[in-house]
Amino acid sequence: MAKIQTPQPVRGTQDMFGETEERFAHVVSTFERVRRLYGFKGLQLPVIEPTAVFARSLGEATDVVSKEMYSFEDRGGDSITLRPEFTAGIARAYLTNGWQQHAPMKVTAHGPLFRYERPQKGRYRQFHQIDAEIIGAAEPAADVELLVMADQLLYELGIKEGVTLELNTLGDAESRDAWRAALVVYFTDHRDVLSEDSLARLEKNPLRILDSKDPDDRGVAHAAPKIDEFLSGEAQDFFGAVTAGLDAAGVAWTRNAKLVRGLDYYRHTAFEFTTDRLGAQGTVLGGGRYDGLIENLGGPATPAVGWAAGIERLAMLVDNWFPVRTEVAVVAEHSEREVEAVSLTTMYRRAGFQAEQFITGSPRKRYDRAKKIEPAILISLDLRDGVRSHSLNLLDQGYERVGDVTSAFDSFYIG
RNA sequence: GCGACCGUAGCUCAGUUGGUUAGAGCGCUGGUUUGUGGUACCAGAGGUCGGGGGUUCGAGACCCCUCGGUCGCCCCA
Repeated sequence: MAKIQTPQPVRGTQDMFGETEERFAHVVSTFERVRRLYGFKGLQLPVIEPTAVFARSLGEATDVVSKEMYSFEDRGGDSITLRPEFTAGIARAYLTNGWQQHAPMKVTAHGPLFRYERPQKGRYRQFHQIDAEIIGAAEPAADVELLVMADQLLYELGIKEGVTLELNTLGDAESRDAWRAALVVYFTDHRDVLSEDSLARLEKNPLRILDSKDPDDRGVAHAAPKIDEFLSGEAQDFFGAVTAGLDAAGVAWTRNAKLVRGLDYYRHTAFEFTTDRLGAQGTVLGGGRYDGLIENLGGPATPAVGWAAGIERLAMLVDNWFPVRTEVAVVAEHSEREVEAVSLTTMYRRAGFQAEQFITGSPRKRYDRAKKIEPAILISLDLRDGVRSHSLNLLDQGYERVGDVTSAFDSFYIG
């Protein structure tokens, strides 16, 4: 039989194992724990949605929709898309399930997302996010609650060091439109000094020029009109309430007047938790208020706010995760003790101990193999010169459950 | 879509200005040693040097193409 060439994985996908997987799982379980503390309900949503869900809500002209979506026709001829973000799918579910009855609705989700992009550090074609939203709440208190939860999550993950919360407001629709118009005028006047990329942004997404990485753009961007000059009274009050709430909760933040969102539906609060520890991918968690999105999907005007964070990026920063450690290792140092080792190991597992058995390979090398995985307790079953022996060794002096392991061991052999 | 760098055993890498049968460490398998002991030694398995073409008496080393990886730009978490 001819050997075929083993198929390669799809570009930008990852197979997680060992430490990578442990870190990932730690982020998710911490998130699940923290979101419950804040009374957020979990959500399990489809990975595939009708293409219109994203095309309509994100805007046809955005990069995500125009060139980054994994879209295909199913057998019935419908255009299906692998979700590139959570928010649009959540908004769709909110409308099609009649969840207005639950408003204001505090929900979270996590899972894989797909974007056809060039992979680089902390960025993949199949990537994973945790996501939190409050739908149907117009009050700044919702923004604050979400931000405080994000802050606590980062704290519990042990990565608050070196991560800062950057905060901005985009104002309400009128403020934002006026600001945008002023920016277009300003940048058009200075188009001779703008980078090539920013000239393209001027057409598509002028706000983005503000956070351009190009040094040529920095100077002009710095002197550009500020959103503060265009904020309505209500918008100012809203932002003031958000910052006051954060201060009351003791959450540190810094104003970044150049912080914007790529998508058009964002209003008012925009925020990012950023770090310099991830190369070019500085944003660890980002989000904002999107009062226009649900309307874009054909629903009633519904205020909402939310954030998302890349699990891979968080996992790279985390250092307080703990590997699954073996509590009890059972070694059969002689072939005649193997069956007994199985029953002893099973006894420990059923009693809730993380136990491992060493009953294969060279009997002489099993003890060393067992010791290498650094179990808290190592049990050896041997048969030498016709004499059966069994011993229990405590390798980790700090292990808390010694007593339970030992008494189970004694009752196994004494009865 | 664009740019830079990189592809040699399962893993981490050596491999001299191109020169004979391509190496090491770790891991794996077996053996000896040790016998409350993560020791030491021996042996074995495992490589079309990413793939294709070219230059050359001779290419893992040089050139071209291609595929893959990494990082960056765009955009974004």
